[in-house]
Amino acid sequence: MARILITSALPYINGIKHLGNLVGSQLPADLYARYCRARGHEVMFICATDEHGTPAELAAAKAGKPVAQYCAEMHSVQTELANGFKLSFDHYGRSSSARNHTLTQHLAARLAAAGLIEEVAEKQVYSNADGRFLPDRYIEGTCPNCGYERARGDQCENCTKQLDPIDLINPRSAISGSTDLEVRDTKHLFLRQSKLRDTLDQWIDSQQGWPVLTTSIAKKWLHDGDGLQDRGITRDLDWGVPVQFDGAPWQGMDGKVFYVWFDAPIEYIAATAEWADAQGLDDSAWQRWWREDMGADDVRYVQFMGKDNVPFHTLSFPATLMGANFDKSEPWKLVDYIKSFNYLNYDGGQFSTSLGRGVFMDQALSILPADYWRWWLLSHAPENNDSEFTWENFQASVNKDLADVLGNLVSRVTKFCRSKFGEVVPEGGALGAREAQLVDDLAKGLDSYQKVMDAMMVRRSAQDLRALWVLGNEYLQEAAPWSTFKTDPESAAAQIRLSLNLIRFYAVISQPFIPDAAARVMEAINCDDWSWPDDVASALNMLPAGHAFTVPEVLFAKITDDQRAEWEAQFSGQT
RNA sequence: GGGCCUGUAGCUCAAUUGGUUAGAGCAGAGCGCUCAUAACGCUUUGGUUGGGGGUUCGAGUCCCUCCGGGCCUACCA
Repeated sequence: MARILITSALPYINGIKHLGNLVGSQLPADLYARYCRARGHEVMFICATDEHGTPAELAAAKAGKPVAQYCAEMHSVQTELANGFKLSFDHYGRSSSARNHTLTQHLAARLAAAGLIEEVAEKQVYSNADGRFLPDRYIEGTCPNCGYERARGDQCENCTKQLDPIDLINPRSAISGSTDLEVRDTKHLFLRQSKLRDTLDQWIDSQQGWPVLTTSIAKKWLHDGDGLQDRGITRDLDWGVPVQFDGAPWQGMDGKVFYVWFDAPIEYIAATAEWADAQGLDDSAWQRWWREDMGADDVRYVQFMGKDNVPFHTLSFPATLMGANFDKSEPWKLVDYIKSFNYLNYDGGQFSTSLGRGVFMDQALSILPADYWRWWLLSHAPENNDSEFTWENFQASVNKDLADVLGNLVSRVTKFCRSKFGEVVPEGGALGAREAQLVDDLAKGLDSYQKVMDAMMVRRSAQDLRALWVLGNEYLQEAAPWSTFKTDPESAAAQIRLSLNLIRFYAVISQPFIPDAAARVMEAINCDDWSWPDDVASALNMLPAGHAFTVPEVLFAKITDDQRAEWEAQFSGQT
């Protein structure tokens, strides 16, 4: 039994996430967490909402609510959706929590003590009308390079040239449209991560088997141009973790908060502390996951994220934790494996929140059960390339895999048994060569499934699982208990007894992918023993003769052509 | 501009890192079964591995070049 710490990239607070966000981090993380628990490992699975930053403030303003209230409400909405998708977080925290405030400030002070914080004087655009400093991309104007009139202050979307906001012609606030802008002096704290470049480089080199996507992005940032750049970790905002606090090792930072990308990953740790608080446990309960000097030395830490998050998780966050341990007194647990994902597109384009294009988490659950989405998304996870959601593919995959291959198998076995033997596991008969063959095939298939699940090969795992389901249909076809029954009812009884056990076997091993359906199957066959089938033969002997069960309702209703057409129109975003 | 990823059957993807005849699922065709959600099983059609050149006994895999798709490029998060 191992101890496995799993974190999913934090979903941002300013709205409901779409399926692309879900499949890029939370869903595969949940798959892995469920699998690890099922194998008997001790798991801590952490996620949280990422609540700070300009977009949160703007979204709150748009909703006409104080930002704290807005975030609290959106957090509960996202919590509900996470529950709806059966994301099995041990804790779903908030980056705005008191725990994160304290820890973020503590780590910043440690970095200062390490000489890794630098105060930098800057000039930044202030909007009088909006009463706030504007991040570069919230300033719009005419591109000095190509004349595009809606260029953003960081980059022109038209000619892709990198810009400085002061280069823009006729600059205006992207928030209010106001042109009443001025350049003000301000100062910010910078994380001197350039000093850790070689350390980070060696650390990444020492990691085994990370996805190319992960290492290539990290290497790019480490070695591109002048190498890893220092990074501002504070912002002139109201909502966030205050930079000025009791005992802060710097002065004159009033009214500033830490940049969301500094405090967000720290929330992984803080959320674990929130978990301990919620459980009524003391600090040692979370420290044994995060402090190598307090019991975390045997923890394996795995992170899941979309590719846009990789730089922060391979560089900034490790730099923060390494820096905080400058005197060897705070050995924080660093990540052991980073599983990163490409993007999911929607029917020939990108998901778009602003255009209402694509399927969002709340909409998805309103039209179909979570398992449908979990299965399709995981079996098509964008591991090597961006992948694409189409309704046609979704319908075909779900109907074939879930309804026909698995659902129908459950149906045909339980209904046959009911009609010939009643709703009870039949007794008598003996297993023969074909049954031994099945056990052998299942053992081989299960071994492969476990290997790819251990390796977090998501699509491959779905394929292997499906292949295991198929073995059941093949067996049934050959054993043909409906024929056997006519001449040798005892043998048919043995075959069906095995088949009913096979259904439990499938529920247990499929649970990480489709937890609701698995639970329904277990309920129907009246079994609550979810123990992993380490030995296939004995796992298929678990439900004894005489054990009562009920025939479950149709596990997966098929998606009809009419439904597909309706949804296709509904979510096209061209209303 | 720079960097990285990618292009394999109509569709979605494999191919143990250079090694026999490039494999699966879906879709299509044929047969079988009749327990089951018109489900299941078996058989089968289908590829000049984006184009071209090169290295090698041998290339989907390595090199060059051209074409196409995507991502990142540090103040959205």
